[in-house]
Amino acid sequence: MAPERPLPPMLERMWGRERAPRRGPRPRLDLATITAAAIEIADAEGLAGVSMGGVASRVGVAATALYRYVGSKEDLLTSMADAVALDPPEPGGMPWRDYAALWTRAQRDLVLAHPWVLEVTKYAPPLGPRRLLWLDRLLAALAGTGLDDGEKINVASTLTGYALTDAALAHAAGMGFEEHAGAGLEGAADYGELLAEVLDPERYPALSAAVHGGVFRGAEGWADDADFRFGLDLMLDGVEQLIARRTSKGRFGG
Amino acid sequence: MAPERPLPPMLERMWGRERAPRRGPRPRLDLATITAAAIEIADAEGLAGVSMGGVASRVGVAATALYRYVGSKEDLLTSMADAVALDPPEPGGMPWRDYAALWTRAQRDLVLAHPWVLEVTKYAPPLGPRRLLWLDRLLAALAGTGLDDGEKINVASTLTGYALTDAALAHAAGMGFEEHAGAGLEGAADYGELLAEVLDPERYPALSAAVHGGVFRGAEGWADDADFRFGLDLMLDGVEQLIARRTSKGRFGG
DNA sequence: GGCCTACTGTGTATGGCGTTCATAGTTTTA
DNA sequence: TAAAACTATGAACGCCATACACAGTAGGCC
Repeated sequence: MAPERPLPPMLERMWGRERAPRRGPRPRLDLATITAAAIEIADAEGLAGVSMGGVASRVGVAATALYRYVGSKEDLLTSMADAVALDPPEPGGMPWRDYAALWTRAQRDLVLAHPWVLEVTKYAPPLGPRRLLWLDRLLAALAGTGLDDGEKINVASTLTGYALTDAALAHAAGMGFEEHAGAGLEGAADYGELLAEVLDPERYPALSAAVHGGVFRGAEGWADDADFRFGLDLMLDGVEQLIARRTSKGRFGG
Repeated sequence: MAPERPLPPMLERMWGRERAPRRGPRPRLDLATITAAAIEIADAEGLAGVSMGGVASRVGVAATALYRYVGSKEDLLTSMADAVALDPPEPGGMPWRDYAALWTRAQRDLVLAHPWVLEVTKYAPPLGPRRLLWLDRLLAALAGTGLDDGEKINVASTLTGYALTDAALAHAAGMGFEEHAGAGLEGAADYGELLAEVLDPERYPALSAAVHGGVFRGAEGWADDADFRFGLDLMLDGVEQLIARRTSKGRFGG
């Protein structure tokens, strides 16, 4: 609880701990403004469209002025990744499983709304105020389950990871494999055709069988909502089983 | 089964479908050589160290010569991501659950051995020969379970996603939050201290409680093997439950 | 055998990027 | 009013991916 230990500068700024007394001219900007501008660009043009110059001109300063606030572009991206995370859903006394499902889905939707997050996120432990708020809420919702704190955190990591990877898949599907658009690859069906074209049944027996059996012919395509729920239920079933084990066995040690 | 439909050029190359007859001078290189060189650099210096010029000089040509083989740097990265995936473990008639665990762990280890994969992977459906071989093997291992092909693929996606995100977490932990190394952030314990420093217990009640309860004080730290197994078992428990449901209920329709 | 032609590697050039640094300007403190 | 602390600027640097025109090479064809 030692108060005010020095943090990495970007964290200080993200948590709004700026040293108060200033002598020179008032800063014209702040981190939030810059971050918001960068996010607007990323939403509109993708992450590739985000350059220091572009962000700067959008907030009306020269490119190099940003370095009074961010230290590096990396820092800016970090700040963006935290800032997109609006407040997590509130658990209104709902059962843990319902909230966990809601929470995971909300994360997925968040990523889908800002796909560039996928290119930014390092999947590292959260350090920003908003992402930590999400974590807090899930821990709270798991309070009555009998899991210990470490387990709760592990559950949170696992669910977050799932939200991310599923969103990535759904995004790739939604884009219609845009990278390979030249060959007219536009959905699961095309993916299936492509695999059929390319796979040697001797070397890929199980996969070829599945492809020719028509796994990828479903019109809904890929990574649709049903697929999301499938994986989610898989994991929540696992959590439920763990909880059942904990409560039936009682607790030994700690 | 229409044979030899044209594919995106990079895929043609990755699958070794080059048009045979050539007229000019023998190419001095091939995609595999270039990819291998790029991987060596990435392993040694990280992905940031991989530049077209660097790769080119390592294989002994001018920078622009690479464009006879790759079309763009993006293409090269794609090729790298597939090429690091060595052959998947062979299921020697082992139970599906054992193989799935082995398979997932192998993927995780693979990423940890080449952390730059995390920056490259788009988490998009696999198109390269090696990654598809991994998929094939898991499908094969799930053959006797009664799951349908779509479910098997979903399980594979979920497990792959878990391997990736867990590896990312483990990598971040192993690096000791190197990005913030300035503040001496070197492990779970430091992470806990940092959170304690920064969190307002009113706004983050559950998380603060966990932190002060010492969740992050374990010396093993973060994302160790136990944590990996925890999440893995969660998911495999879920799969097992699904399989049990399938086999007990019998199958209706298709 | 000799020419054509398709193909490969090179050199040069371009435009964009993140970032550094010295400088000029502005506001508070003394 | 003078000094000090801080802010924004503009020019410059080095790096990078990539486009393009060119030169060299080797098989196909007469």
